[in-house]
Amino acid sequence: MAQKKTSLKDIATKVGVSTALVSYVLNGKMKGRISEEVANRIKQVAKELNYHPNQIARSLKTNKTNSIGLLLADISNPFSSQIARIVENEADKMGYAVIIGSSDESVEKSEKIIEVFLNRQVDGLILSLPEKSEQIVADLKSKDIPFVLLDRYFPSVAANSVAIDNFSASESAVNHLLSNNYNNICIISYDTELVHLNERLRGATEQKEINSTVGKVRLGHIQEDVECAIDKFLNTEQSIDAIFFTSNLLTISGLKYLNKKKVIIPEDMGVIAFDKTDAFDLFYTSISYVNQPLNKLGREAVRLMHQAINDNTKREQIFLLAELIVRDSTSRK
Amino acid sequence: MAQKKTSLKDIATKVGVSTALVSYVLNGKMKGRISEEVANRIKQVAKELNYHPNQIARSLKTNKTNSIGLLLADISNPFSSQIARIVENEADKMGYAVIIGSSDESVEKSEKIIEVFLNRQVDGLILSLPEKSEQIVADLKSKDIPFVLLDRYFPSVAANSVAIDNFSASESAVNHLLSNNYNNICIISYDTELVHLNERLRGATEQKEINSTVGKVRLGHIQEDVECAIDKFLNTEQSIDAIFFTSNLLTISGLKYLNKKKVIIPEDMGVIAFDKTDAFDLFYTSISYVNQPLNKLGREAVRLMHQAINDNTKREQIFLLAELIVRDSTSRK
DNA sequence: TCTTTGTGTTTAATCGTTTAAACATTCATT
DNA sequence: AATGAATGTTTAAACGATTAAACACAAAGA
Repeated sequence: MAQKKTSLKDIATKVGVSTALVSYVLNGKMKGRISEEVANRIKQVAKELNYHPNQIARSLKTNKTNSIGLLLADISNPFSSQIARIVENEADKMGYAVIIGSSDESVEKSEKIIEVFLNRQVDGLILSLPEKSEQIVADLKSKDIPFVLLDRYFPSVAANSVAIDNFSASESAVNHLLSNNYNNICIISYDTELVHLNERLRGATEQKEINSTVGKVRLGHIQEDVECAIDKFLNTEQSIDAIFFTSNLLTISGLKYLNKKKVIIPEDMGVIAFDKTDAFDLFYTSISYVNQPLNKLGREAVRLMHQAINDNTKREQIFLLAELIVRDSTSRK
Repeated sequence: MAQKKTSLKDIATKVGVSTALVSYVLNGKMKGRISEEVANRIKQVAKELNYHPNQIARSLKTNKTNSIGLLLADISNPFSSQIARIVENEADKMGYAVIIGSSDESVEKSEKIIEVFLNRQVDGLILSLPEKSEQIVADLKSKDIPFVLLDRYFPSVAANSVAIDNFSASESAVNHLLSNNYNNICIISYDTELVHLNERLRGATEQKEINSTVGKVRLGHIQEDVECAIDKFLNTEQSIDAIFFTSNLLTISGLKYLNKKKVIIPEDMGVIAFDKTDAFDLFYTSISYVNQPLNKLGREAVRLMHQAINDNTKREQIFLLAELIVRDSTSRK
C-alpha cells in the first residue's frame, strides 16, 4: 500500500483549518455551525485528494469495526455458500463487511476461528456451530458478545437463533409420502447430536401411523454408510418403498447408489430430499424436496445480529417454515 | 462487546511496569535484555487476564491488517466457493483473515467492493474480475496496491496472475474427442470478452483437422441460449456427434436439455465438460471433464499475493496445467 | 456598558498498540 | 577512580481518526 493515502490532516493542512473541522464537515456533524464556504472548500479538497477515511483508525476510536464474522461448517458446501452469499449481501446493505471461516465440524477449529474474529474486533458473529459446541455458546454469552446462531441451535443454552422448523418440515415430507401410498418409509439421517438434524428425524418418525426404519450415517463416511443403509433396506428388511433423505449430501450419495443398483424412481422407490441442489437437474426423475427459505434465513440472521449489536439484552429465537416442493420422485404412476 | 477486554495497560498496571515492556515481552522482542523474572510475571498475568492483542490498534500502528480481500464472481457458484475455501485455508496458514465479496460480473460492483476492501486497509487483494475490468487493474497498479488476478486475466495490462492454461486444456479435450472418433464436434461457450474463456474456445477450434461449430451463450441467459444452440445443432446443421461445454454451468444446462430431448450419451452424443460438479454423480453416464487444479490455483494465488505484499516490484504470471479426466461420456460403445 | 446568546473554529485527549531513544543501574576494564 | 559496556526499564511520540470542551468574536438584549 504505497502511495500514502490522504488523511484528514492532509486536507486540514491544504485548506488551512484543523483536522477536527474537517472531520465534522465530512461526517456531516455540527450542522448549522459550520460556514458554508469552508465546508465546501473542505469537501472539494477531499474529493481532489481522493480522500477515503481510514476505517482502522476510525474503528480504534469508535470501537466499531462494522465487520462481522461468519462461521460456517464448510464454505464449499452449496448450502453454506448460498447462505454466505445472502449474508454477504444483507450485511453489505447495513454497512458490514463479512469475514468468513469454515469449521469443518470441529469444535477446536470453531474456537480458533471465533478467537480470530474477536481479535479483529468484529462487531458481531453469525455462527453455524458443530455438535458439542454448547460451551462456546455459553462463553460468548458470558462475555456478552453479540452473536446469532444460524441453522444449528442448542436448546440447553438460550441464544439468538435463526433456523427452520425442522420437525414440521420432516413431518410434512413424510405425510406427503404416506398420502401418496408409500407405506414402508425409511429415513436416512446423520448419526449426530445436532439438534436440528435430530428434529428432522423426530418429525419423520414420531408419527403414529408410520412404519419406518432409520439408517444412521456417520459424518466422515457418508457414501459408505448410505450405501450400507440402502443395502440393508433392500435386502434384509421388509420391502421399503420410499426413502426420505434428511440432507442434500445424503441425497446425492443415495441417488447415486440407487442408480447403480438400478432402482427406478419413483416406480420402485419414492424419494424425497432435504434441500435442493443443482444435481437434481441431471437426474432422470425430478426430485421432491423440502425447500429451506435460504433468503429469509440469511436476512433474519443479519437482522438479529444487527439488533444484538445495538442491544444485546433481547433474545430472539426464530423458526421459519420450510416448504415442500412436490415433483415426480414421489408420485407413483 | 461489553466486558471490556484487557489491554496492555491493564497488564502493565497489575505487574507494575510500563506498557512498553509488556509489549516487548509479549512480542518476544528485545530478547536477552529483559529479566527472566519480569518476563515470566508479565506472561503469567497476560494469561490470567486472558489478554488478546487488539488487532485494530496494532494495525493502525504497523500499517498491516493481516487481512486480504477476495473478490469472486459469485460465492454461491461451486467453482467460486471451492476456491474461496482453499484461499481461506491458505491465507489462514499465513496469518491472513479473508474478507469476501461477490461482483456478479459487474464492473461497478467490483469497484465498489474493492473500495470497501481498501478502506479496510487490507494488505492485498485476490481478484476474479468481470470483463472490461482493465481499468480497475490499471488503477490498482498505478496505486501500487498488491494484488493477484485469479482465474481471469487481461493480456493488455500485465499483472500478477494465476490461472490455468485454458488453451491447451481445451485442445486436449477436443483431441480426445477426435481420437475417439467423434468428428463433428460442437463447442458451447460464453459470449464474452473474458480472455480465459475465449482461450478455451480458441484451444478447441484452432485445430486444422477439426470440423467444429460454435454456440455462444449470453451470461444472463444460460439455459435459454444453451437450449437454442443445441436445438440448432440437432436440427439444421450436419449431424453433430459430440459437444464440448466450456464451463460447469453450461454443462449442467446442456445435459439437462439433452436429457429432455432423449439424446443418449455417449451413444448419440459424446460429451465433455469443463470442471467437475456434484451433479455429474446423478447423471446416468459418468462425464469426462477437464479438471482444474483448484488447490494449486488457490495456493499459488495466496503465495503470489503474499509475495506482492512484501515486494510489489516483481510480477509473475502463472499458468497451471489442467488434467483431462476420461469417463464414459466420450467412449463410443 | 455589560452580559448573554449564537456562530464558527480550535485544542487536546483518547482509542491500544509499537518502537526509537533516553535513562538508570550494575559490572568489568583500564 | 574514571570510562565504557552491558543489562533492564521507561518515556514519549506516533498511527488516523473522533469528539467533548474551550475559545474567540460578533450581534442582540438588559
